[in-house]
Amino acid sequence: MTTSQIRSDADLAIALRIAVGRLARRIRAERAAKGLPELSDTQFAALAALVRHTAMTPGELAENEKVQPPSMTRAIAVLEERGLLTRAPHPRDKRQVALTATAAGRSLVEQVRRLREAWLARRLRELSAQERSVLRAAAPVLDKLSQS
Amino acid sequence: MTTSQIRSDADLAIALRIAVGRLARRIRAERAAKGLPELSDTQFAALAALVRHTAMTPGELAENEKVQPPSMTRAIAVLEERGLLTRAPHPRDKRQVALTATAAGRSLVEQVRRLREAWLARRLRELSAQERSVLRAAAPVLDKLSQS
DNA sequence: TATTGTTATACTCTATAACTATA
DNA sequence: TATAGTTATAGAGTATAACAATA
Repeated sequence: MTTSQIRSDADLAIALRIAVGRLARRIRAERAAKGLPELSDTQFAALAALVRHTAMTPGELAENEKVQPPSMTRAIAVLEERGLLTRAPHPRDKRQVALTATAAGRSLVEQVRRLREAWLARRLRELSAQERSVLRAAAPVLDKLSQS
Repeated sequence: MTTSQIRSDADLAIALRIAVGRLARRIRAERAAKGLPELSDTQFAALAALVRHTAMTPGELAENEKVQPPSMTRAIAVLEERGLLTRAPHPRDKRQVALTATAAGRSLVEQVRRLREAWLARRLRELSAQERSVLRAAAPVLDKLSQS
C-alpha cells in the first residue's frame, strides 16, 4: 500500500509504523556521523537523563533506561572515565550514589541534539509551507501517541 | 518547550525529534513482548528483506542492512537453523547463494508486524476523529521526510 | 532481612583479517 | 587478480548470579 491511500485506522497504523521507524533510524544515524565521542545508546541516554534531572542514582537510571543495574554500572564507569559525569555521596543513604553531568557532559548532549535537529531542520526546509503546517499540527498528536 | 508552542522550523524539528524517537522505541518494544521467537535487529531486517525481495544473496543483504558480510553470514546461519530461510545455488555464479524466506519465515515477519500495528491501532482509537485526520494528512509527509 | 551497588562470568552481536572457491 | 562468502578472533554491550555495605 502507498501512503496516498490511507483509509482505515489499520492502514494509518501501517503507514505511521513504516514512516516513523525509518525517520527515527535516519535521525539517530546523525549522531555517529560527525566526529563526536562515540557513546552507546545506554551511555547517551543515561547522560541525557542526568542533564535533565540532576543527582540521579544508578538504580534510578537503570530503571529509567530499562536495563539491569550491572549494565548501568558499566555505562556509568565509562561516562566517569571520560569526565562526562561525577559521583557524590548520597545525602541520606550511604548505599546510594548521586550522579551529576559535568559541563562537558551537558555540552556533549547538546551538541548531539543540535546535530540531529539541524539535519531535520534542513529536511523541513525542503518541504512546502503547507507540508510544514501539516507537521506542525501533527507534532502534538505524535507526542501524545508516544506517551501512551 | 512544549509542543503547543511550535513556531519556528527549529522548534518543529525539536518536537518531531522527541516524539518520533519515543514513538519508534515504543513500537519496537512490542516485538519482544509476546512470546514470538527472539530475533536480533539484523536477523529480523534480513528476514523482512527476504520476504519482500526473494532470492537475495548474503552480500546484497549485508549492503542493504549496512552491516559487514561476516555479520550477515552469522545472522543467516541463525535464520537457517530456525527454519526461517533456505539456501539455493545461485543460477549463474557458483560463488553466490540465493536465499529465500520459508513459509515459517514469512509468517513470523507478518506476526511481528501485526503486533506492532495492533498496538498502534489501539492507540489511534483513543484519539479524537480530528486528531486521527491530522495524522492521516501527516503520514505521507513523514514518509517523504524519512526518504530524504 | 531487604535494598543498593558492584564484581564475576557468560552470551550475543559486530567488526577486521585471513582463507577458500569461483570468476 | 578480483570477488563472494566463510571462518577465526577480538571488542563492546547486556544479562544473571554472587557478594559487600548499608538500611
